[in-house]
Amino acid sequence: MPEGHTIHALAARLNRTLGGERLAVSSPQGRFAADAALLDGRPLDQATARGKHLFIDFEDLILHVHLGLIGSFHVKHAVQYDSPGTPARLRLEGRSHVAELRGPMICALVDEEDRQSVLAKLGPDPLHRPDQDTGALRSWDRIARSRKAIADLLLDQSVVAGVGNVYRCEVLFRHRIDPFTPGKELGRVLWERVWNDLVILLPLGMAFSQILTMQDQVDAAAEMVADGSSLSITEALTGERLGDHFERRFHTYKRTGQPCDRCGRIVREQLIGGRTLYWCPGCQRRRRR
DNA sequence: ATCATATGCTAAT
DNA sequence: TTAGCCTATGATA
Repeated sequence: MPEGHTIHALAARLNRTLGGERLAVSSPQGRFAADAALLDGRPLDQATARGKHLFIDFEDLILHVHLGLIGSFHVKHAVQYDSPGTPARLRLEGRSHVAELRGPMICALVDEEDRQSVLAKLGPDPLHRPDQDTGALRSWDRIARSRKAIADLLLDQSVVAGVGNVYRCEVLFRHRIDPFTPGKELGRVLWERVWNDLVILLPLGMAFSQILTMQDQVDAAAEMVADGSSLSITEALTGERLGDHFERRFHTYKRTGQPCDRCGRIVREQLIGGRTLYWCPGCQRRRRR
């Protein structure tokens, strides 16, 4: 679940459901018990997301969370006592809602200096407003200098922050880019198209709590956001969309062996940088810029 | 019951 | 490049 859109939706939801309240903080699982005690009874001032990192400010204390591959951070109504399976690493309880963190890669108290050093290592985030206009150029700076494959660079959080394996595979397909194209051979104009697409796709993913990359779904979702017809303000801002979702459909992600929906060639997979890349060898060919 | 896999990332080799 | 970490889930036995 966790690419950038998930973390941004989570930050917004934490602010909406627990923001400003003094919380009962605990570590049912025990591994975070000492730090949880320090947070207990403090007000949650602000939750902030950048890329896949989440920072929660409790007055002068900062909680740094990264979900990694399998982490989850569920926010639910306090009346629903049913805690699933294993005890949570961290539990935040407010008047109306409870948030439970499980399996995070990072859950630690940090200071402002630590936070800044994390942020300094991140590339532009398509979900961070100030980055949206300048991000194409900043990331291009890195890409244009690299001989690494663009598929590799897209997962490098210091190049672009927040993109994970699904968005990388799908956005490369959407622009018919050969994943193995070296960064320096991609071309600035093509990269700008990719960046601008990410600036549209990630916020939609955040609003709908779902990665949407099929154009018909992207169009439908964008229209819902634009006219606000079936999407409440809250949903648009926090990704708090219970119930109906779009059908789960992708161009290449996890479609190995199936025919490409555009050209019919068989979708392939290959490990690159320890992650499974999915792509269509027909649509995604090397091209001259 | 057991195994493989997962929308991440780091440290060790 | 690989091992390791953290947990949930779906496939396989």
